[in-house]
Amino acid sequence: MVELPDLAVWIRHLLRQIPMGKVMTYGQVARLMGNITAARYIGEYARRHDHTNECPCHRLVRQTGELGLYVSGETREKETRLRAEGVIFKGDHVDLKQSGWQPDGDLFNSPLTELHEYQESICRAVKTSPLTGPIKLIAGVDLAYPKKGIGQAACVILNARTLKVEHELIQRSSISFPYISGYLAFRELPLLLSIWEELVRQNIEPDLIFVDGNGQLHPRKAGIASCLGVEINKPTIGIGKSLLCGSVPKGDETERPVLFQNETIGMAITSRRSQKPYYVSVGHRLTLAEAVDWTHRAGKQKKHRLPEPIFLADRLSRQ
DNA sequence: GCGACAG
DNA sequence: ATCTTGTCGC
Repeated sequence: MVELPDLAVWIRHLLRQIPMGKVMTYGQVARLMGNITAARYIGEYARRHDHTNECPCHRLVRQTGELGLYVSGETREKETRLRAEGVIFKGDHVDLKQSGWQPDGDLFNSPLTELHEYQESICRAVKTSPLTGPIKLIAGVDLAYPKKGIGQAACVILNARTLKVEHELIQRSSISFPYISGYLAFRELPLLLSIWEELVRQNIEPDLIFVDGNGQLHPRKAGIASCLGVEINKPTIGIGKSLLCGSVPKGDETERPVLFQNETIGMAITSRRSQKPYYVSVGHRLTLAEAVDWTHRAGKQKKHRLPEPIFLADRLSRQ
């Protein structure tokens, strides 16, 4: 795994550069960080970070000039502070033409751009050749968040033929990296790797792992299932409960391809249990057809919408 | 106004 | 992901 940047420290550093009387938009900050998709995280940061009275977070606003939420969701104090600093308003909106600000040059590194390099290396390392060797044990892994900043990972090991549960494992740890769409692995992979180490210590090695989250079904073809598979060199399957990227042709087929940039990166599966599909993709070391096939085998009881290993890991992680 | 985003 | 009451369906 790569060294994780401290995004909160990075934002704090940037905020200190915004001159009094000026503002930046959430999206501008996100772009500087390396990806516009982080804009929601910036907005989230604006209202939930460790705030002090000297904190200049009121200088973050929406692209429209609307103020957006201030610490703890309030807005009045934000407007008061901005007006006191001389920020120009048009009605209740900030006039971005006059009061918008951008740092000049590239004085800032882009922490997410560095993470893209890791994702590209994962993408290159993924193998989509057929499974080798027998599949006797399968696993499902997932995380829950029992408290803010604390993650709990669960791993359920099943007999691949009977689907009987043979082992259960839980591990808890603090989580510092935020959730940003497209960067889930940097939030959840460390704990998954840690639980994997514990499996190895106990001499339990599943032959195939279902991961709650996508594999190749990812804007850079490097979702968390692929990251885990490459890191531990095991076959993995990604299972997403909603669509991250790409498009699915309309129709009533139970299996429909997920198309992205002219290739099939996953399969939308509609089990008879629910109208809402879930999305299967290759994590590592198997073909998409095999991933779909194993997903069906692992859901043969048809008791739940999702394959059994994912359903069980999800439930266990919340305990 | 909408699109528009795993967990 | 989490926050939450009743409610619908098997």
